[in-house]
Amino acid sequence: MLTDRQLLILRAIIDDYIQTAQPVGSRTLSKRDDLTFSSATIRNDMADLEDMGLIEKPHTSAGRIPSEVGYRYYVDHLVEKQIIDERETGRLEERLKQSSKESEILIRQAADLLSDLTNYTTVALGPNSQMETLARVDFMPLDERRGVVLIVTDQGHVEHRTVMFESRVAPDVIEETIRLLNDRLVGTPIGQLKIRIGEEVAKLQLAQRQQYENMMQLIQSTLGIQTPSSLYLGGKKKIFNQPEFQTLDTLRPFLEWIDEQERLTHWLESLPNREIYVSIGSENGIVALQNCSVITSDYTLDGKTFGTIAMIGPTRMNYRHGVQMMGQIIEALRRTKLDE
Amino acid sequence: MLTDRQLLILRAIIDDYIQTAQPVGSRTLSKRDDLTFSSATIRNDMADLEDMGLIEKPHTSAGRIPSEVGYRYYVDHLVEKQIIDERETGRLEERLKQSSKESEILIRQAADLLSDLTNYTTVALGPNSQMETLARVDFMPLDERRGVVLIVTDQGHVEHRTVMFESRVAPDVIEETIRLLNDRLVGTPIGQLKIRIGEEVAKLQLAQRQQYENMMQLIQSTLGIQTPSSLYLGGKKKIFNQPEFQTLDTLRPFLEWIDEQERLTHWLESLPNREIYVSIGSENGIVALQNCSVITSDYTLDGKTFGTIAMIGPTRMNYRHGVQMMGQIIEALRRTKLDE
DNA sequence: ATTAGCACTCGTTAAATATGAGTGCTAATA
DNA sequence: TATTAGCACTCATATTTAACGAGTGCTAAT
Repeated sequence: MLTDRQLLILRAIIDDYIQTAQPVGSRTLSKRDDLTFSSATIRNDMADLEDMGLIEKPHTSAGRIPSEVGYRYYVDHLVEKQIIDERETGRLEERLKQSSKESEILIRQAADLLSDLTNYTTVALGPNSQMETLARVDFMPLDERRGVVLIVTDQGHVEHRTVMFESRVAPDVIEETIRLLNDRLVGTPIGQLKIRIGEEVAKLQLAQRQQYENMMQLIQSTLGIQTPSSLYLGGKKKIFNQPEFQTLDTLRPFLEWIDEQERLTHWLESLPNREIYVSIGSENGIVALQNCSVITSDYTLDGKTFGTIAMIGPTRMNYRHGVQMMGQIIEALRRTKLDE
Repeated sequence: MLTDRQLLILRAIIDDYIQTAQPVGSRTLSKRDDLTFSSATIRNDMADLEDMGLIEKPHTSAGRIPSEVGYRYYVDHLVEKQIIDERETGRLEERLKQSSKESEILIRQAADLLSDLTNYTTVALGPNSQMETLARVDFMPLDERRGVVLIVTDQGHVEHRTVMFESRVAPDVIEETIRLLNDRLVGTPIGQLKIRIGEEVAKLQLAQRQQYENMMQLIQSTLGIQTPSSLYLGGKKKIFNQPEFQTLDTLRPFLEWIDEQERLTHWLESLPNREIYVSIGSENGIVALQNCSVITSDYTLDGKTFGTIAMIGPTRMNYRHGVQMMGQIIEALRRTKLDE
């Protein structure tokens, strides 16, 4: 168990280190207003804290820096749970509101906002449309051999794709096919569309051969629509300002990793569903993010479950402020009304 | 005018420097098989080449490096105009063909291909839809207050947007409005849609007030559709392998610049229309690309004018190979058939 | 239990030195 | 007259050495 003084010292070390990125020594600490003990006393406590694995020294004659365990303790015990500042949240809500009413743009805006607020890179993931269900299929002819297939989900998301037929197809055949698709497939989760279409096609009688042939055309393209969750990166260049990313060895893996949209999406989707979750340093298990901490949270837009937003900074990130801002943003998003 | 030997030496210096990124000295050159002169002779010619501004030395006791003027001379006189290697082009065409028939994906694939071929970063810009004209507007209701507006261009590109009405709108009013929009606006360039709609609205009689009110809803969202030219970056991380980008001072401006999609798009759109154009070093006028050269070319897909593709590398780039590969790719794109 | 004092460690910085690739010039050579 | 060998000179880079100083751990005094 930590004594009150040790707690005070641990907190001071981390606060100081978060600000300066420099190992902090006993003498520096003893000069702080909130620490009234001599440097020697602090040194003794520091030795204890080090024994407990909460802090460590880069080398013998340097000050101490927090260990990952130390950060974990700090986040769990010393970061007060989010108290939403009503005024600030209102202001954020206002800024979001005036940007747009398109959910896509709102989310981008939220990511940018969060990044500007914290100076860390952010990633926002829109709703995973695999979970949504088909609300409607429609077709709009362009010319004799081409047309646009539209699919609409229950959440109101729309995707379109241009299709081209091998040969001319009679309008009524298309109409019939679309009706068929609507009759049989509405309500199917987007992710299962492909399988379900296969099943439906198998059920068709040979008598419906003609529809079948042409339907295949539409099916092929319809199922090819894999509405990707929309991903947005905010403040990518913020990383350049972090002292721990001033060398290529650290910068490169980070940038290469963050630019892999697909991997990034999977990662965000794989995160446990939670309100606000802090992952410290190597906890996240990603080599490129060894020296990063991540604050993630699921968010709702207009009260409806929506997606995930994450904030990525160096392990030496300002957790208190980060958690605070994350809380504000998701609260602001929650309050944002889409349809008014 | 350059003597034959000077030409030989200039070429050797540039070829050598392109490969090693190191200043090349007279002794190194004299050891090449194709240069049979003594280092002293070469030194004399080098002094002359330097007087002419074709090469320069980083400092007194270093070898020479090509100047921008030197590269320009090299590109204009020593890079043979593209001879398409039929076998290679065929292979590229094959690889493009099997990736997809969607123009969007084909272009991405082409950018990636070109980047892999050359190890430089590439940027591909799709067709500028501002130039296309409206072929059709359509509307598909989702529920009482919402629907999808579709616009189709003469080139077959489709964009959609979900709109929401303030209040319930009668289906026949919508139908009428859509008919009106189609009647009056088909053939209008996308870029002028906004102005044209304003003009049309002004022409309406007060008697058509009802349509007018509701139309405004649609108009507002329709003209908001600014189909952005699709931009694709290939091999962004290739830059990390270039020796001139191993320091943050050079790397950072480049990365920050390349990540600004909008600026990038404008830049590509502003390039002069040409087959293959090489811009060397500061010629491009972009501070972040001071030390880069760019090979750009307009390309056609399936024979139809389409967009612009660019290859960005250090000034010390392999122009010969770069120009060659660029030629192959645009030829392969030209031959790629979209509809078969 | 706390603090002052002191020897010791070790990363950082600066100065001193050595190295060597490359040049320009001059004189010898073909 | 054009080429080449020879040599003194330059200057970025690498290596060594020394000085510095922030910080520690331990011991003894308070």
